Amino acid sequence: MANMKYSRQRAAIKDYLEHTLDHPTADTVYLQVRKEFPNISLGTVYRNLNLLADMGEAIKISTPDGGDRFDGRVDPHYHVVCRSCGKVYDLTMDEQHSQSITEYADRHFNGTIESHTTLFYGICKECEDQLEHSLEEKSN
Amino acid sequence: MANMKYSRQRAAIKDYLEHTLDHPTADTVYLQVRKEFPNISLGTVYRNLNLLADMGEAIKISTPDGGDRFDGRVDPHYHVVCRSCGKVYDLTMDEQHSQSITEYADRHFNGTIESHTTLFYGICKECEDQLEHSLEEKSN
DNA sequence: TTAAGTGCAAATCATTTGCACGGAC
DNA sequence: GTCCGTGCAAATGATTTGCACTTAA
Repeated sequence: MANMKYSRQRAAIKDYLEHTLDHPTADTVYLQVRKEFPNISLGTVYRNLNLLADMGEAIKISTPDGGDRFDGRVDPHYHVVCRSCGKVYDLTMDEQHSQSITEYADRHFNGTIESHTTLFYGICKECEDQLEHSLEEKSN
Repeated sequence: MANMKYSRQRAAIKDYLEHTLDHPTADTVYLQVRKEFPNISLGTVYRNLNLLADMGEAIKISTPDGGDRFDGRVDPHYHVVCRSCGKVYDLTMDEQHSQSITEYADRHFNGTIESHTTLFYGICKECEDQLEHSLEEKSN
């Protein structure tokens, strides 16, 4: 990894990740970056997403449903998956809170805890509002 | 789901999950249950693992590396993945702690948080010990 | 020049599914 | 007898990989 070369493709992928609030799948990244590099291949996208994740310049998010997602935001934060629409949202948790969770786990685990990821499940505001509307309609 | 029939295969799968501390992949479950049901198919194992998860009688664990894993322990608890050997361990967190995390998230999310899963990363005791030994050897 | 990166297509891996048959109720 | 569950094999979807060609350094 010491001898890594610059590549426009990787730069474009990183740039896209950094400027979107979505948490795109590899395929979405592919479709987007293809606007700038019409010949880029899905394989290259995967290779670079994994490279970025390994270098700590992106985060790979695994959910039980569907493929992995990627996030260009690398400061410690959590994610919320909307059970209704499937969108993934960022959720910032203050350092103190987050740190105390890792420490708690470390005290209770026979070994060493280094980090953690938390995935929250719920319903986003948009979906709540929609649900409300459909209930109103039914009561008419 | 109301009209669900008993099946020996599903019972055997559930029983296996309940009696192992490992967090087996579908394939591991398949290989084990096959000792009792030599003709069981991998498809059946997947179907039943998903059924059990949907009924809340098992938990599906997604990690960024490798396929999903299953856990017959369904009371609220967390998991630790060993960065060295890849094993998945249980980690009990008291109700209070766990509850307060969901509440914190709910206060900071534009919508409703219902639950969460946390995956810890670290090094298990076994791997720490091995690492120590190999360091000792090098210093000789 | 030369090693790393790319595009393409084929391969791999995990998981799901269609269908004919068997078993629970 | 009716439907749900099973076994099998084929299909699907996500991701990785081998290889000849490009390109950054």
